Amino acid sequence: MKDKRNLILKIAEKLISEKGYTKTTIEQIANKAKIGKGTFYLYFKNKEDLFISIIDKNLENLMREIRKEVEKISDFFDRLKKGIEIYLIYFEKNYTLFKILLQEKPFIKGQRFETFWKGFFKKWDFFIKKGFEEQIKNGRLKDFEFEDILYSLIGIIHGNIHRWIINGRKYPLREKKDVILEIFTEGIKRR
Amino acid sequence: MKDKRNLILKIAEKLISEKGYTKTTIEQIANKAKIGKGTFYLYFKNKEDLFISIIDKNLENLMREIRKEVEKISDFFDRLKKGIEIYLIYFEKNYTLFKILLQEKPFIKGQRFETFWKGFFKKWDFFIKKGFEEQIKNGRLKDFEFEDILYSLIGIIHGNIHRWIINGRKYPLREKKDVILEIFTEGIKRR
Amino acid sequence: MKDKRNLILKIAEKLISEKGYTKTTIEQIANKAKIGKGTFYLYFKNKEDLFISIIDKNLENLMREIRKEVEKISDFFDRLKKGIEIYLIYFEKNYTLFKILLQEKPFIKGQRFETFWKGFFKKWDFFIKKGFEEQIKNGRLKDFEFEDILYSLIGIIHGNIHRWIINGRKYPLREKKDVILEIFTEGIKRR
Amino acid sequence: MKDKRNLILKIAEKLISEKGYTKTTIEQIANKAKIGKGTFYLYFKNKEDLFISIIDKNLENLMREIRKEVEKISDFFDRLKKGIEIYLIYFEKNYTLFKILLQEKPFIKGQRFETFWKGFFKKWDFFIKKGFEEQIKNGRLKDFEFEDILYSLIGIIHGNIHRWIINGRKYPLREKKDVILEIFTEGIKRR
DNA sequence: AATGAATGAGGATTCATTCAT
DNA sequence: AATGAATGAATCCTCATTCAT
Repeated sequence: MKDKRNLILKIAEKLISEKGYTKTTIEQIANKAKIGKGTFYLYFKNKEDLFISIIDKNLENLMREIRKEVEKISDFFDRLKKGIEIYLIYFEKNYTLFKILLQEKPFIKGQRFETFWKGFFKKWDFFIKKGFEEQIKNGRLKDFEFEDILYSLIGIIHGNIHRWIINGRKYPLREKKDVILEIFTEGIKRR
Repeated sequence: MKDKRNLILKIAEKLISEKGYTKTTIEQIANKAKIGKGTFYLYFKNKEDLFISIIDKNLENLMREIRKEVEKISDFFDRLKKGIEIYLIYFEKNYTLFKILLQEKPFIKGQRFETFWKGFFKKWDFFIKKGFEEQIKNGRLKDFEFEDILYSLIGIIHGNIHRWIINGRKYPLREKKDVILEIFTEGIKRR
Repeated sequence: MKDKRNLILKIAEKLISEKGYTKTTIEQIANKAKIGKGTFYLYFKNKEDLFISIIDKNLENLMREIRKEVEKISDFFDRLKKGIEIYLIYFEKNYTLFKILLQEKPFIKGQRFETFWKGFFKKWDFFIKKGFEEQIKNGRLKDFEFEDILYSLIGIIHGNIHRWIINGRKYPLREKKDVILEIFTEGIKRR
Repeated sequence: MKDKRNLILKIAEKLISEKGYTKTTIEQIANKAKIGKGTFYLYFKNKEDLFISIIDKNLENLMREIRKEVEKISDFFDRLKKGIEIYLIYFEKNYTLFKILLQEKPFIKGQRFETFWKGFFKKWDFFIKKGFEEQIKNGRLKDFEFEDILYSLIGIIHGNIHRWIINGRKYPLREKKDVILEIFTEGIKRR
């Protein structure tokens, strides 16, 4: 059943985000999911597969949500605004994912750390790269390289998510949308 | 000897940044350092102590270098510029540290993840908090909360370090100083 | 299975009595029991738990056997006689236990050595304390303190068990019942 | 120097009696004795040699003291009385020895447990065996085998020492001399 | 004579994974 | 499909002993 697989994923995500990948055992996951240890292996090839699946499922969901909301918007700044908002909302609901991204995992699918993150950042291209380059041509943005901007943007966002988590998630993360946008868009605008 | 301890630290830092904390064994470290397994334990209480020591040593060095360069500068923007530059130069020389910070364990020194990072970010206060608040009173900066800015700034910086590492460290990281400053200072200036 | 646990207990009891607690390794026990090292830990929390279990199981069995035989006897001297006999028979069948008690660790169950032995001797109370005190009132026994007697009695018994083991267990231990009784009862009788 | 060797012996005796043979490390002993770890090996071949030396030194001292006091006494019962008294006094001063005798040590000098204890009990022969056999011939004692008596006697004594230690050594151990003698001599006397 | 840095054999324990039921 | 008993490779850490100084 798809359901049981998702249950395992959810439980594992929580445990791993709390205790770390290594300290979370298959047995703990199986117990919490009220399944046998053997059953776990009907749904996942091994522990690493589980880890990858957690990340994959989340990134897919995240990207699907962004895509869904953003594709009808044509204005670059509006797209950006919406994208950031969805991104924040997603981590607000799934903050464990953020902790997991910050975990011990130098290899994913045999890829190195570098390859994984490259792919991660690449996912942003689709919804801002083209617009961004147009804005430069228009002269509305400073003449940055796209990647300079991209990594700075994600950096600001992640800095704010990190802060939110560190401080106990006491406010709605999405509130930070405006601060992020303000700094970022004013920072990149040509004047 | 202080030397041997530092040798172990350096080797462990490299190994852990490459293979991750868990996958790096004491035996591997000892072999690379051409010492006996037991010798390791003359210099470190246990594996966790090693991990903490790597981080502590680095953060101390980093902060010492920033402090040294920055204390003679009084202008806020110049301080900021210098601070960012030193920070980038430090990670340029010690990029393994960044990977280690990113594969961090949920517990460090028995503290939770959150507590560690809180302390980490707190270290920045000393060199920009006062200046920043003055600039707001002067009206030269927008009326942000300090922490909104702080985490955004570190976010931008880390985003750029991350990118540099992901892409194989092919250019001098310090080059990114200007992009970071540009985006950040223009982003926070009142106009 | 209860069986496998008992098998491990029996094998460990033998090994520990022969080689001592420290020199007996889990691997040796597992090999002799034809189980995997990991399997051991399904039945015992750790090595110390094994040690405790050996002692507990034996003392429980011993006390159960004494209780069963003695409770129907009302005459003090007959009770005593029976108790000593069962005690000897038990160690005759389980002489390894005696060696284990004699190579005991300074801590058992986190209790100090002293606490363990206090409990051990205390177990004798139930079957002779009351009778003994009655005999004193009757004037048939000398006016000893109970504990003076108790520890002397157990001392005589253990001395005889010790001798039996030292000399290679060549005779039925229970034969010594009469010598023990003779010395002890004549030693404590008032005349 | 003989002094330093004796210092090490004394310190080791205390530590081993408290923590057990295995848990006591050479380093701990060296530290307490304020000598280097290497120095330890100038005085003892290895850890086992230390253990043996502790026991040997003590048993020699004990036997020397008994011998000295007892050799001038010719009456059997007086000898016995004196011997028991000295024995108790010795353990009163050196109660740690008793705990050490009760430790994990299935092998001593490559001898088995059995051989060691045989030798231990054998040491008693010289001062009571002859007298005892005379008393039997005289008809003053029951016709026991010597060993039956010997192990019973030592058993009573050890039982009383054990009790004294278990209960915190709150009274002078030598007080128990009378109880022991009373039970034992009345127990073995012919009437 | 004295030291203590260095060693590595040795052992307890964990846990991902398998497989018979 | 589901289980969980069984496994043993893997790894941390300890500590008796050595040896260069």
